[in-house]
Amino acid sequence: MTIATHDIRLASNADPASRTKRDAILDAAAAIFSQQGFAGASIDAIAVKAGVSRQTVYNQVGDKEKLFKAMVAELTQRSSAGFFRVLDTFPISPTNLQSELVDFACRLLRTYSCDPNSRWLIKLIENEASRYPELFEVWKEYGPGRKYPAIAARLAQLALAGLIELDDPILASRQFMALLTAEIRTDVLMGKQPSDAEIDRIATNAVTTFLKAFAARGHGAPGLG
Amino acid sequence: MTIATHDIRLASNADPASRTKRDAILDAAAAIFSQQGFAGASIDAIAVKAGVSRQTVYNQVGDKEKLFKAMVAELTQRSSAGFFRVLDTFPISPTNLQSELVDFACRLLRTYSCDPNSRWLIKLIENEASRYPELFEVWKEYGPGRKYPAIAARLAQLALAGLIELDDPILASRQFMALLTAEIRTDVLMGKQPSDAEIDRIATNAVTTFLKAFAARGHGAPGLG
DNA sequence: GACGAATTAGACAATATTGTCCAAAATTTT
DNA sequence: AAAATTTTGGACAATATTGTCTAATTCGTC
Repeated sequence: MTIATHDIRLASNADPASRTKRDAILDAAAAIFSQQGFAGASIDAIAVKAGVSRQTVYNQVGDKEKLFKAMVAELTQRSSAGFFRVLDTFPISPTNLQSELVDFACRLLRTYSCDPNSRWLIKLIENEASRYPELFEVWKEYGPGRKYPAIAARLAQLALAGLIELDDPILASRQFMALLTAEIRTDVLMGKQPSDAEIDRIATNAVTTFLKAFAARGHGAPGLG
Repeated sequence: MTIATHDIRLASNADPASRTKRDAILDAAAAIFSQQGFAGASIDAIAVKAGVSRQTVYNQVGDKEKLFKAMVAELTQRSSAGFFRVLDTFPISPTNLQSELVDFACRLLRTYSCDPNSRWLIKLIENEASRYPELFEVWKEYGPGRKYPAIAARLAQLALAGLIELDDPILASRQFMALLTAEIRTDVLMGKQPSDAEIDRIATNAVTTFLKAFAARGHGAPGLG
């Protein structure tokens, strides 16, 4: 039942007994820190949200800085795990490229933009990166440093199969993600959750444009508008 | 010398005498607030950075909340003005679409991503939007609410001239901007300023993919690839 | 140079937070 | 049930910040 499929050298603890309590604290910390910022988040508020006493926070995790780092490590792990779980469903040999890629994009959008872990993580990194450069480096290694190459590899397979045409898979992967997250960025910044229909529409738009740009010109791409 | 070309009903003050001092305060506030967050920014730090005494901050702008709102209003105005100044250089009737659009994209990238005003504003909105929903609404009206339609109108002109092919100009404008900001988002989050060469490369990549996706299929797009 | 307005440095109370300590209570283990 | 460990709630000093007040100083203007 090890969750860490792509295991990360970040969080590593024993104590299966206090796991739940520690997790509750880290969950609460993620919510409060990402909402209030590092300075604005008070240990008291986190303790209350976690349903523990303040002293327990100090016992389990340590001071504010340790708490912050432990929480970011936890979020990084969860977010990364979720991403790669979805990536495993990439349509490598699709019968209908357009529709299967749209389905994949929907799944990605759901875990990338609707999962609180990922949203919080992004916000926290954006805000406190300058305060903790080493945290930023670790995130960059496990976030963009792995996600884009992983997508690029899948796209390269499609290109090899002659389904699309690419020069630079890494660039294509970045553009794929950019198109995908283009429309929701603004809304998702607030708590707004896009509906299923909206996610579908966004994914369709992104994939359509992506396939138009990278269509295999050799044998004429099927039904693209 | 009225800067407000697309004048905004936000900041409006008289006092040309204390203008410079007030501006220094708002500048400092923008830097500190965006770096430290609302809670983490201290009035003292802002006063020091502005080169004024704390009391002057209170005299000129008011308490912390008023200072924050005034600063966001100012940034919104500056950012918007800068954007529309660049937009006026959009190549509506280009002789070489690709290269002129790349040049335009470079200019946009420079003001959109390298100008501290815009960067700070985005960060502040992202962070404190939930704290000040009314501020978020105003920004949305003057930011995305005007920028995307404005770009969409230019793209529609290109489409009308038969240079590109679009169904949904608004969607295309969002995707254009998404492709443009795809590669720098991560780096720009930190203080990192992309070099001129890098900006050029990014703009070229974005425009190339955009034109591949939206090429006029009727008379074969010129030299794309 | 003199006048009025703005600015400064610092004091000040009120408030909030951090991190520690401790004894009572609850929980888990033996 | 007894013992060991964890958790709790509150007290506590140390520190930082906010916003106000005041007296001295500087600045712009006549």
